[in-house]
Amino acid sequence: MTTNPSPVRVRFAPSPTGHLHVGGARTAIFNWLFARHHGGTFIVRVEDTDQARSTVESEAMVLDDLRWLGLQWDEGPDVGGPHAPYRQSERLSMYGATGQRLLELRHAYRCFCSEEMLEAKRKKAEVEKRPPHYDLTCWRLSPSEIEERVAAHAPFALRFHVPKNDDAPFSADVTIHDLIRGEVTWKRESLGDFILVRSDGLPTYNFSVVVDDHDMQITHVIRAEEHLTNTHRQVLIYRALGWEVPELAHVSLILGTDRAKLSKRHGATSVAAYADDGILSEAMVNYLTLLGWSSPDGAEVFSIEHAVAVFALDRVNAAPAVFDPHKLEWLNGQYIHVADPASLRKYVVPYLYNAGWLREETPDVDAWLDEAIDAVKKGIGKLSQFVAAMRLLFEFEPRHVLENETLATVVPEPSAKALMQILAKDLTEHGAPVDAAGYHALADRLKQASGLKGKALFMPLRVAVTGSDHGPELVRVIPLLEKASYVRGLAAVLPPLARVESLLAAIGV
RNA sequence: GUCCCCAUCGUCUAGAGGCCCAGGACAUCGCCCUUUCACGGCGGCAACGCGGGUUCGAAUCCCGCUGGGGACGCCA
Repeated sequence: MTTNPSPVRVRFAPSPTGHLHVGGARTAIFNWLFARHHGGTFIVRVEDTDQARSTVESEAMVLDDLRWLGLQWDEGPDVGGPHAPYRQSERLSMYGATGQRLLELRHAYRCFCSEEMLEAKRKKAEVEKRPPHYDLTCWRLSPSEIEERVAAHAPFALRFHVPKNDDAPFSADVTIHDLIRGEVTWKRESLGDFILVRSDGLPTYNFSVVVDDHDMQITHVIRAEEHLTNTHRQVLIYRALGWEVPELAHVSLILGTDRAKLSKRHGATSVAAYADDGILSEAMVNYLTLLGWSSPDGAEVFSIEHAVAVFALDRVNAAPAVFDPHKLEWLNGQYIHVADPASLRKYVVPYLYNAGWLREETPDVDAWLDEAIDAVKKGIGKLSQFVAAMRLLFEFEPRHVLENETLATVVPEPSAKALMQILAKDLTEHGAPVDAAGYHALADRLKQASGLKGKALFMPLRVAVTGSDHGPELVRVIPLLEKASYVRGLAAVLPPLARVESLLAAIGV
């Protein structure tokens, strides 16, 4: 192993204004993957300088969402680190000091214009079809004019001055080499002087991000494409301060089905909402990793370890991607199908409590649950669907069952009734089966006694016992129903005999 | 409007000049398996936006157009 002179340091910088959404989650995942692949450091920094929208509750939610995804951070607001604090609202003095330096270097100046004035100027520029850039009013103020206003305690913002190409120590034309997009260039004219520090003393995003990334020695900035055009401003700040610009990588946006940036109106966009709906975190990470990136071996269903091992920015797609909940669910199903029942149980149980089917958990209940989960999981795409899939075990309504068309269609009315009588008699005499062998013996006796076979036998049997014409194999369902009656705490599950008897009672036999 | 980014099946993508009359996955359709549904297996439909170049040869390189997206804020 050779020693790396400049270890990778990346950061995910959410603004705490609600739950983590899938776009942010993917950015976090790419950063995390990149850090882990290179044995680097993954940092979480909270960008809460917008006091109107940021809340401590949101910060907690975002961090919880990141934990749920399994993205552990090495430095952050809760765990600290060598560059603490990791919350921008607690780093105000650093921005103040750097702002002061920019002011002294004449790369920034006090702007006394009110927001209303600026708004009016922008409007005017728009009508006159000029770019809505700042008109430099305060840049042209004389030292005495500035003196006067400062003495009068006039509120001001700190504004960065975009230099003309010939009057500055550095060019305001900017070219970056984006790791995903290649060379991107902006001309000086595309930018007006912009705010660094607001009149309330809080820094704007473009300023705080530069100060923090530099201070925290971030080596690679991996962020969403919506920040691409901000980079022009940020590079100018780096130049004014004589700081080195980190490597940059702008990941494309995630779109809704209408190809607009994914937002609330597209429905569920927060990872928490998908978690509630029964998406496994492994599946979410897998899916999001696949959105805009592909594994060199073509694998689509893979572990996070595999992704760490092969992840590289050069396989990140520059084109935006549409979020497809359908494929997410398919992928989630892949994880559910191979999961062992006991590990699924902890996710399924809350849904069962919620449905009122479960009151307590005992080792016996758990064992039965594992068997039940295993019997139905093949058809499941997300955890919430376990409720529908397991309904036939917990609920049985004779009147409802008798309305099932299959019962009358597959078997003529008199023999359907006869079959149920035979079934009731058999269950009474032999007891209901509790394993596969017992089930097969039951099936054989029913064939004998009824003279029915194949679909004509099994469909009515299925409907009579489960109330549904589809579901898991009878060889598993029937023993499951019977065994439930031996388990205290599963009283809601009616055993086979009770089911058939209630049907016979309902038709007046 | 200005600036920037992007452009392969409906969707996610493979493809870094000949291996591609374009491969995989999801979705969809059909068949098989199955005493049901599902799972699974097999197969079908389906794309290089358009126009110019460069080249013996272009999905791949260049230019233009068109289309989509993003940014133009004392939000991030």
